[in-house]
Amino acid sequence: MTYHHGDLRHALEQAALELVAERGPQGFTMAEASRRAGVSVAAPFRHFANKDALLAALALRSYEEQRDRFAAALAGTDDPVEQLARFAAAYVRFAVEEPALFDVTFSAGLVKSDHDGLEEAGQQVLAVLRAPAEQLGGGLRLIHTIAATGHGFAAFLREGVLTDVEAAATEAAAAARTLASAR
Amino acid sequence: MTYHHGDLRHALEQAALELVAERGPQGFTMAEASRRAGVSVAAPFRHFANKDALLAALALRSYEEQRDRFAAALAGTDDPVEQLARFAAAYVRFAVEEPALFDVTFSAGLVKSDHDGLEEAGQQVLAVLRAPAEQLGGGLRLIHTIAATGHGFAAFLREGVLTDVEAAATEAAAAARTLASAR
DNA sequence: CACGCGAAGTAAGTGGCGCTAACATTAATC
DNA sequence: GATTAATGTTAGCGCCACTTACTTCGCGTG
Repeated sequence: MTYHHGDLRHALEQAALELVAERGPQGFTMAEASRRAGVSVAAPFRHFANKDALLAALALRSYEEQRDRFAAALAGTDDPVEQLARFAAAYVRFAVEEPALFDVTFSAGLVKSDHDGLEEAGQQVLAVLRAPAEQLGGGLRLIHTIAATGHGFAAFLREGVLTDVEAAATEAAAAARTLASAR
Repeated sequence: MTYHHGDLRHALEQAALELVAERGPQGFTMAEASRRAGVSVAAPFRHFANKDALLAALALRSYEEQRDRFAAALAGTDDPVEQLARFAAAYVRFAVEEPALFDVTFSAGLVKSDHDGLEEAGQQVLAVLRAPAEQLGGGLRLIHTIAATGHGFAAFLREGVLTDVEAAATEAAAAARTLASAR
């Protein structure tokens, strides 16, 4: 055992992510994350100003992961309507496959403007839809409508209002197609 | 000052609601609610098993308020498509006009199945849409699609992704019309 | 290559919180 | 009017976020 951990910052993020996955965003504590990283409870504050800063770091990772996934989902087709549909389905699946990452962006009570880069990273997720939206003669409004629909289905799944993931993904995609075509 | 408060249960709910409004669901504490009700920090536990139980009581009130508001919003017209559109707009407005009540149902980290009546009350909100959905030949799937879209816009407003309330309400209503007509 | 400085850890302590237990006071009931 | 149940209080436990002061160690410089 070395006195210095080596990569505590990353280890804490990992532990925090597991904790959020196990107990939800509220169940995560700095103290428990410290224990899992094998370090004193004061150590994390060398790397994160406070608890929210750690959560914000996770949220940042989440947004990047979302951007990558959604971009990949769009890459399979050139049809802009289909791209929007795939985005919606991918959004829904992300919420279920990575609940901890999803929750950290929407259920952790973070104020985006309090953490540098968060706002921007969040916008970049939706920026993925700019090209197809423009091809359809739509702008931000169309993007927001599609994203809102995807988000609604995702939130309902996480809340337990809906339970069938594939049905929700299919339905979200269908709604996106309808909304994208109606113009 | 009497030793017995008289209606502490209700006073605590009120204080809790104000706290959630001021500081968000995470910022609410039993201790602070006690202080505002002018009572010792242990007193609330005579009326609520734990913190979550108090939040659940608020969530229940929120669902009832939603049901009433949405039912009233539908009453203005007989056209089922228009009814769904008005629901979506009303949903968006509710999230902004009563952020504390809205947040308590979606951002408080409550597990619905842990609190009697919550699940049921939540379903009754969407039950408002049964009649118009059936008139359109749609069922639960249509209801969920409309509600998901409204919820997405509402969540985006609360997150700061969107800022213009009326624009969002209008857009949600338009999306609902499109989705309801496309069948 | 010593060394000294800054980065990264620890221990101890503060104040707040959720919650429980034991006791006090009031309201309700027979 | 006495008993009892409901509803308060005080005191205290354990956990948490965060701070301060001290320690250890890696690294860049003379």
